Formats: sequence, structure tokens, C-alpha cells
Amino acid sequence: MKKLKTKTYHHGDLREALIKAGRDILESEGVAALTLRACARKAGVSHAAPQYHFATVADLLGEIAASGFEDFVQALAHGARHETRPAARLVAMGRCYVAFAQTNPAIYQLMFGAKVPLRSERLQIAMAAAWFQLADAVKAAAGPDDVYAKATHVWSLVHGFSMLTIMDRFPPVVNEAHALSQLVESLPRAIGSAWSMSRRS
Amino acid sequence: MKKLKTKTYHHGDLREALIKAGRDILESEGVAALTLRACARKAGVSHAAPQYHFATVADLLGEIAASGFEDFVQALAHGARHETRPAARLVAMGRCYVAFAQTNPAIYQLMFGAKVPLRSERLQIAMAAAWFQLADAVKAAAGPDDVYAKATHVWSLVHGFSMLTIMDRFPPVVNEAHALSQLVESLPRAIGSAWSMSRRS
DNA sequence: TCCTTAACTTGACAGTGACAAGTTAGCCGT
DNA sequence: ACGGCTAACTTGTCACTGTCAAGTTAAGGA
Repeated sequence: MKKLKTKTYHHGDLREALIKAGRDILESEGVAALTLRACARKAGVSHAAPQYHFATVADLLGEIAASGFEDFVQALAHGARHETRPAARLVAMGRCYVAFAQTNPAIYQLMFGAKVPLRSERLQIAMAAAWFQLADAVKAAAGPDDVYAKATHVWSLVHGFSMLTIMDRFPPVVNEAHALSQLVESLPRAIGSAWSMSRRS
Repeated sequence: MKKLKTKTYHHGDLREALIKAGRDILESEGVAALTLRACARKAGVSHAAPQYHFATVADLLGEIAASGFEDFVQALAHGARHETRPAARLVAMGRCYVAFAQTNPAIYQLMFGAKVPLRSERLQIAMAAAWFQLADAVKAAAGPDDVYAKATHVWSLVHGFSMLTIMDRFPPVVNEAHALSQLVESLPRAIGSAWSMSRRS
């Protein structure tokens, strides 16, 4: 009844344990407490043990962020699964995006913060998955023209709102729930028929 | 030919010198190098000297960010000064917003990052100035209804785009210059007559 | 069985922010 | 003019961080 993991060594599977420990710390203590040594402590190993699995603290953070992106992709898919109409799907996905950020502010900050390097393959894959999931919803809602610019628009909007609310950067006069509703409801129109006045009727 | 500053003490005006040093470090070495001791070194004082003027490193960062916001407000005003038509003013301001972030990524990251506490009065004033400058442009372009929700929309869009480009979070398929143009040109429409379908006629 | 080596520990170092205690010098009242 | 007061700074220390180097343990193959 040992561990049935493939790389069962002294600890068992320290690499994944460290990532899990990091996510726990993020959730319970916030991004400021996410430290290499704290992860090691929580995993029950010495402070230098992570060196063997992650060359640098930035690499560990990158894997933690990647794991966050994987959950993020799941959440987006799950949040939009019941909507069949493309426009409604896009709105639902936008709502879900912001909800994820507001429910998990610490990992969201890590995912889009400056501390994680983009060199992790797992991270790049998960990020790309999130991006193309959004781009697909955009394409379904607004056609195949200029999809990436439209997706950039949508992503910027929901990311900006998420970050600014998480960071508490809006003045008190703003009703954030109301603004959020207006914002996500506007998504189909924003990238819809009015897109690009270049043909100017 | 001494200093003609009011509070000329041992150093002269260490408080402002530290803020200036911090801005220099930000510009030349990036946000990761912005450290209390680095500011002290650059100002030519001992590592504990800042303690007297700033209770905590976070307080110093807050003042540096405040100084950045003051420049930011200037840049927004300057960038839109020649546009008279409200819609064009809003577009110009949006372009100027992103240009500031891309030209000064380090201080922009600090200004909207998690490291600065919001307790500084100077910071709050400068942030409010930036906000209401944007809100005024929004009001001029789209009328007085729901101004704060509209301003929230605009701010989220330009902030999200700025951050994602600074952080290099868009995939290579995205043409950022093209997306930026589409994005800022869309601002007047986004908050214009189509705003809030609640009247749905 | 032993021995190689992956996986971990121990210990050290420079750098960080914060604190405590000592030192310097501008200014004020007499 | 001068002696003290105290704001402004220095020195020294502590706990903590990430990284590196050297030692230790134990899994698995010969």
C-alpha cells in the first residue's frame, strides 16, 4: 500500500507536494507569504530540498501558477457549459473569469504577476489553453474576422476589471457589482457588428 | 549657495531624495531592484536612515507610486490637450494611458501592484485625480448617465491591455499595435448610445 | 551484497526590512 | 555666545529570504 506514484523516492513525490503546498499557502496566507522556504516547511522537508526539483524559486512559482491556470481553464469551461447561444456563452465566460479572480485573488495575482517567468512549458500550455478557449467563444459570438484582436479586447476588459477590483483600485463611488454587470453584458456588442468602423458602411 | 529647501537638516531633504532615488532605480533597474536599502545607497545615506521618514518600506513605495501617479495625471492631460471633440479626447486619453504604461512599465507596475498600501494621502489624492480626469472625459463623451460604471469600463479596458502587454501575456498570434488601435477607437462607442440595453427599444 | 547515485539534510553566505542604541549637528532661549 | 535639546542620521544586530557547497541516506541494479 505504498505510494503508487512513479517517482517514489525518499519523500514520495516532493515536486507535486511543493506545488500543492504553495497553493495552500497562497489560499490561506496570500501571495506575500508564498516563499520557497515556506513551501518546504509545509511539505515537511528541509529548506534546501526544493533546489533539487526547481532550480530557482521563480521556477517553483511558475509551476504553481501553471497549476492555477489549469484550474482557471476548468472554471471557465465549467461556467459556460450550460449556455448554448454564443453571445450568452461569452457573457457567462466573462462573469466566470471575474468570479475566479475574485474568489482566488492570491493565485490570480501570481498567475498574472511579475514574479513568474514564462519559461515553464506547463505554464505556457495552460496559458494557451485559456487563451484559445476565450478566442473560441469570441469567434462563435462574433465570427472569424479579426478574432485575435477581439479576444485581446475581451481579455483586457475582464482582466483589467478583475485586477482593479482585487487591488481595490476603484474609488468608493463605483458600484462594482453594477459596473461588472454592464461590463460583461457589453461583451457581445463590443466585438459584434459594430467592430471595426473601417468599412464605415 | 546652500540648499534653499525649507527643511535643510543634515542631508538637506532626504525624504524627497529617497523618493527620487526610488524613481531612478525603477527606471534603470526595474521594480525588482527597488529596495529600501538600494534607495538609501543611491541617496548616499545609511541603510537605516529611511526609517526616520518612512515607518515601513511600504510607505516609501507608496510615496514613490504617488509621485508616479502625479506624472501619470500630467501625461493624460498633456496627451489629450489638443483634442476638442469629446470622443476624440477620450480616444487620445486612452492611447496616452497605454503609452505611459508601456513607456514606464516599472513605475506603472508599482502604481498598480500589490506592494503599495493605499494609506498614503498623497497617493489617494493623485489616484483620485487620475480617476476623475478619466471620468470627466467619459462624461463629456457619453453624457452624465452612469458615468462611474462607464469610467470603470474604460479604465478596466486600458489597464488590462496595458498590464497584459507589459507582462507579455498575449500569445504571439496577437498583433498588439492593431489590437490597441481597435481597442482605443472603440471607447466612444463602448460607452455611447448603445450603453445599457435596459431601455431595450 | 555492495555500490552507485538520486534525493535529501546541514551549514554557510549575502542580501533584505526592522529595531535598538549610540552619535552628530541645527536651532533656541537665555 | 553658549549650552543644551532633540531631530536627523549611523552603527550594529536580528530574523528571514534565496542560493550554493558539502555531507548523508537509501533505493535499485550489478
